[in-house]
Amino acid sequence: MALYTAASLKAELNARGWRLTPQRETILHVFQNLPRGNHLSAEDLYNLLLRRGENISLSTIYRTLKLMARMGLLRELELAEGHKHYELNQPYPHHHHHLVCIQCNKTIEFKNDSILKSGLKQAEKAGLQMIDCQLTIHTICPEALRLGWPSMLPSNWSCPRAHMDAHPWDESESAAE
Amino acid sequence: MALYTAASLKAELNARGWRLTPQRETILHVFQNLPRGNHLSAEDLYNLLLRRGENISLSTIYRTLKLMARMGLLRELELAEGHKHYELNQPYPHHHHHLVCIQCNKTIEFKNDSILKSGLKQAEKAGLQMIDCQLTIHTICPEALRLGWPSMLPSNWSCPRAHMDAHPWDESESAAE
DNA sequence: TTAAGTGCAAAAGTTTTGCACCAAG
DNA sequence: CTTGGTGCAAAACTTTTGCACTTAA
Repeated sequence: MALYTAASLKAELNARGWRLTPQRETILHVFQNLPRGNHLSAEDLYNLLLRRGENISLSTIYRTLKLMARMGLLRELELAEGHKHYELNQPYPHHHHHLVCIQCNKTIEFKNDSILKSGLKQAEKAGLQMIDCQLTIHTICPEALRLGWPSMLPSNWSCPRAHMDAHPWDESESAAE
Repeated sequence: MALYTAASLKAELNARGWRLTPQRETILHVFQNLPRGNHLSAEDLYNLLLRRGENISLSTIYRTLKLMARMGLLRELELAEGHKHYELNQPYPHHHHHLVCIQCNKTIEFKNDSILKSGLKQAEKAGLQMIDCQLTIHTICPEALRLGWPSMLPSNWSCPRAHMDAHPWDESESAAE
């Protein structure tokens, strides 16, 4: 399930002339223990660590997220919030895709192996090595439609769905450790 | 091929209590005449219009792009450049997906109807109305791999692929009108 | 020992917003 | 007329970077 242990991450970093630092190990650990369906922005990760008493600078967070995404260890998600989110880049059968409401940003995961296969085939056909493959489905949720989206929706309206399971890692993740 | 005429855009805007302005019409027109495979960032669009002697403020550009994306008229693409790109949101059979090299940002389009179908089915199953559905495949191109990506690649290296057909709209689009 | 990594603060880049004026319906 | 839209400039955010210091290998 866990793709990388601290040891294998170290091996892979060293092979590229890079180093395993306590910060990188901590960040890997956070993603490995993130409940399913969660993904963190740089700021989320920074705050989560702060709450735990681990003070890793935002610069390092950004540098590490980028590094790990380029290594193929993390997936960079562009859902609808205006900033990137990250999660472990897990292979089949954990690989999944996202539905996002463009009004309330509520996100739902789903799996579909044939899409993953199409992605691989397509990359191969183009002579490129696939690192990640994500289907993002932009939608409008029925709550927003019912309230008259797009014209009649109050600008400050927030979708009830957005709160159904918002930031579960906020509580449970630290409790889980 | 063109999904909206100025008249149908006007009708749809008015239905929502909004207005058709010369700026909106101009922007719609640009996207309708954009050669296939091109997509514009806010800045791209701003500059393209400037070169044509049409001065539409960046604020208006941003507001219009967001509006049209929320109407489902434009697709918002998050390729790898750190800012959004837009293109017409065309239905089957023009609907397509993207391969992106995370090293050089070179983008390749491809079509796959079964993915579009999967997206529709998935949205329906979740009780959501689909607006857009994009498969983004993150890859590494062989040029980068050959040069020792990721560790050995000079930080200022730029992939030859990135220049193969960069910004064709830069010349041809204005010529086409 | 030495090159890579970190933290801090400053900078850069993208997108949003307040407000006065303009214009579509 | 009335309300929405535009342009401008300022602000807000996210992400990157320069530099001195630290540390993994």
